[in-house]
Amino acid sequence: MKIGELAQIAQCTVETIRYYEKEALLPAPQRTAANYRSYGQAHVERLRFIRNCRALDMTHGEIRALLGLMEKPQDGCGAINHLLDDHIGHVDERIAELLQLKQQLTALRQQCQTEQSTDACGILHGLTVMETEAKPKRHTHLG
Amino acid sequence: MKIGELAQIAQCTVETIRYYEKEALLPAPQRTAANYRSYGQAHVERLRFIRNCRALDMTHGEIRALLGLMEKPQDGCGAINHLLDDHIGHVDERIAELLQLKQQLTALRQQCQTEQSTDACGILHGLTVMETEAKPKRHTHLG
DNA sequence: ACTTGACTCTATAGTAACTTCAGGGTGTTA
DNA sequence: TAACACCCTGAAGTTACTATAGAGTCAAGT
Repeated sequence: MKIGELAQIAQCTVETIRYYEKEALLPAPQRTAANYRSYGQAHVERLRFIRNCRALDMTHGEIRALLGLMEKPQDGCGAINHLLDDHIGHVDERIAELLQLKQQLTALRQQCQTEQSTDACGILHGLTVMETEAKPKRHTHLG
Repeated sequence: MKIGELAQIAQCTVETIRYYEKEALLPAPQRTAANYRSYGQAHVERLRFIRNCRALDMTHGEIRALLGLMEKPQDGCGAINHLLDDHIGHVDERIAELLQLKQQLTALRQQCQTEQSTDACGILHGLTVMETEAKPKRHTHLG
């Protein structure tokens, strides 16, 4: 099948597919006489795997690691479990960060309920006097 | 004061400060005879404001908007409230996404509790057969 | 045969908010 | 005068794509 068809099956754009090929996540397929990429069932499965990982917010690095582990069945899936546990940890961390953020934002928002001059706006005041915290080093890639 | 001192006060790097200047978030300061940037109290406050906004995960666009509104006190702070409400909305949205993500990841993780060959690994199987969903368009910049 | 339209190709640049690097100048201390 | 910490500029790298330009391919319609 051609790249457009594959894109439709995998719910992504053709540009994304070409990008994955350049990134070596997806192996380069055969070409037709007209130099069109020609995909088979193996490509469909591999791309679906990648897209599913991305839907779970894994990085290309994590996906590459999983794909590598997949090729060595004898190594067992301990490493896979580990990778997934780590990733769940990232998600947990980010959720905690965002909850704290929301609390700060909500507190800030409380400081101005009225339509006054911005000179007296409690929000602007809060943003100016707040103790700036050094951004904690991210252990996660989740924004 | 010189850039290094300012960076320490504001808990950021000197590169970040120079970047903000290039982005016009922070006004260009005076220079010493040796062409070193020379900052005053106004810069400290402005930079703290920016860093506090960033600590709350606002984009440069949102910060620029706030800084603009700050200069027009007579416009009142309705727009500021609105901007903050929107931002809180973004955070809420992202939290909801991540909670759903975590559920999916946890379910996936359940599929392999043992140390078996990866051929039989339920996680890899799950990632291959999962229904790929088209990524919903983001309304938020929070990753 | 010719044209239109939908598809494909490559290569390059843009996105956000920085970080890193290369190559050089300044200022204080020993 | 040499070492060392600090400052300067400009360009490139980061992530996972998205967008654009310019050109080739193919099937259907006139």
